[in-house]
Amino acid sequence: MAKRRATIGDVATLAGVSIKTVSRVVNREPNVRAATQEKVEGAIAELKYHPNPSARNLASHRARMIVLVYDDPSAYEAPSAGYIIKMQEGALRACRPAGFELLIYPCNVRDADVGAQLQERIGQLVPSGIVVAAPLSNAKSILDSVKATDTPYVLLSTGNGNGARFEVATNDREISAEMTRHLASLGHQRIAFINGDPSHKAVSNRLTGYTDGLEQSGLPFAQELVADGDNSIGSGEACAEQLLSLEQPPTAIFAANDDMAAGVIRVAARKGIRVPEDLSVAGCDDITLAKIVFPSLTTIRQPLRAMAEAASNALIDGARGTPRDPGLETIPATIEFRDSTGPVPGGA
Amino acid sequence: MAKRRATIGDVATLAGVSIKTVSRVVNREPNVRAATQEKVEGAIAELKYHPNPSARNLASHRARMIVLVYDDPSAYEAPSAGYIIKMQEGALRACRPAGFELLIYPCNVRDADVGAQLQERIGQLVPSGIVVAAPLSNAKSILDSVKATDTPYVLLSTGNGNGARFEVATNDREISAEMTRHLASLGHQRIAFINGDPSHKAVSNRLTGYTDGLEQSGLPFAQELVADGDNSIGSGEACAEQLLSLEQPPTAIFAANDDMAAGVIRVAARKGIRVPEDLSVAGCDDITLAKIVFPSLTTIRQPLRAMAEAASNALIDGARGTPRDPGLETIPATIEFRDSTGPVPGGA
DNA sequence: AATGGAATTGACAGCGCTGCCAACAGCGAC
DNA sequence: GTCGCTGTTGGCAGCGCTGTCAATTCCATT
Repeated sequence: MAKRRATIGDVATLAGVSIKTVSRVVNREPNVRAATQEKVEGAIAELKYHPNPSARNLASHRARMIVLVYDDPSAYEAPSAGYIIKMQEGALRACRPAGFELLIYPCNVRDADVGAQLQERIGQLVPSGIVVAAPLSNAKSILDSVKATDTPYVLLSTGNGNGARFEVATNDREISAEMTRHLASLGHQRIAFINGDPSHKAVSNRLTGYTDGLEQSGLPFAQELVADGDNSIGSGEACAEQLLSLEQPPTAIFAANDDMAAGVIRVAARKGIRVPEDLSVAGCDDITLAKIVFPSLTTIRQPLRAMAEAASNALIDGARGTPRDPGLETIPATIEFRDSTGPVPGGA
Repeated sequence: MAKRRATIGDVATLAGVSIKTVSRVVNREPNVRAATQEKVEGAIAELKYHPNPSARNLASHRARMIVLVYDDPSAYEAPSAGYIIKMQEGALRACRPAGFELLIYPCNVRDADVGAQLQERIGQLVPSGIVVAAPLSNAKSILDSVKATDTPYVLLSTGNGNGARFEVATNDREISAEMTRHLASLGHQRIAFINGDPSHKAVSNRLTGYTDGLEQSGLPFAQELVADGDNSIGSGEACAEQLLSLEQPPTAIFAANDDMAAGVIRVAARKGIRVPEDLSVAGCDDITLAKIVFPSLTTIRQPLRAMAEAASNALIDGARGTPRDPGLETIPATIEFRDSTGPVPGGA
């Protein structure tokens, strides 16, 4: 137990080569004869050798580490825990096999000096890359600090044009249009939309997708059917109250996130409005809650794990000397059809 | 931007002392004259010096890092994301000010070689400490591996006697008794309990607390009022069906976790049983869902953040040379009174 | 003023690894 | 047989910091 861990020198001695050659094998550098490589690998296995990350980082001036920066969940009321966990899982899925660490860095944009703190902390670590998750990928103060660290980074977002070299996004607009068409195809003529916090760029794409979908279905756009929420459950309730008290209330409500959709369902329950018989409700994000509320929520599932994994892999590749071409990688979202949507009442 | 980061040598030169003295100041070692310390601190501030973690770790043979080991959420159906996020937050709250990293290590106990993997990975990192969160703190394979790494660790659990040197727990049994007494004080005579997965030790403490509470309230224990769930929503539904179809159904159901309580509420909604007018429902854990379901759930709030913070701090103190006395630190849970509990129907 | 012990500071050798460059081997072309 | 090349290997100097131990200073006593 207390015996010293094997070092690169031990491996070199056992394999009868120099440390440098062991280093080459460990780092998969080219120009090592196959026979030599085998010898070294044998020695590594025999000694159960694992390179010391600190020594590696110190000598190579770069930590084998990805930092995942996201908005601090506890700063909100919103239950975004599932969102974050999925992102962490995706990042971990890329980091683990590559032998990289994942450092989580939640931060609260509302703090004045988040930027400075982040810069300071990341600066001293010199990670191989930074993944910035939405909605922070739209926060200028954070982005500037990330850029200032002079570290490769990937934006995990929905929009485009944040000036990033590389960005992983999902097709928010298209899938929102598809959801709208889905509701239309169920016979709904009056489909309402609950908009979210506009600073969350994903949300504005969803609104655009909604109008796209309306148009594609030959349905008119009505301003009164668009309510402004702030992504919270409470605002979903307020918007639902507002929409349902219209003279011609909607028969379907599509909310820009699941929290607000859950708010709609609560209001419906309170008012004795049956979902989906009297009212169809659709959300967006597929948070854990979506499966659990009664009735379970038809929603758009974002490929969060895949996005975070792709972002991390891009960074890891870069650290290994094979950087990706700059650009935008889009990973498509899918619709989860569940119980909260159905045919228009008395319809078709 | 591209200018070299300040090193300890730069600080030493500027302050006119040796690097060793700077090191002493940075590490808050004793026996540095106040005047010297000020000089050094001035130089540090001026150069915006931050010690290089890799160099520190390499030289000191120990990474300033806490590893948080928890059960992989995606391995379950259960929405345990909130649980994990809170734990991460607590750990981070301890690590950040101390300049420690937090490494997250979700692992799936159902994998055969989790133990070996964990041992290998942690072995090469040589962290300052490991926090093992429930329910893994009851998993022998994990515990053995953690012990084998020869790293200080703290168990975040509920029970006791896992042979750990130090353990942070909550008063599951007492608070469950209190919840039971609360229900009794509302006039409920037939209070049912939905038991969870017995391998999750917290759960068995809750059952004991329930019987304690019954006794303290002068209520008889009835075996038929105890149903066996497995911590999932689905099992909560099944147990609710079972309990509510008894000849003398309970007027209050206390579930060993919130997921199962949510299941009870779903069944009640389906059956047209009003909560809390006809049936009181109480849960345990205060997951995000608890506040959101309709009606919102009266539940036991575990001090997760505080527990993780206390555990991390114990480890950090240890790494700094002032280890805690072995033992069990208990952080009390609280009851969140919400809308799902009320007076017994037709009672007083 | 001399003395002993504690407080304070510094010198220096690594920690385990990688980057750079030199050394050397193998091989086809002349 | 020699040249020049590519492919392969090793030597060695750090990376930025801490641990050890020796050197020095300080201060209260005698």
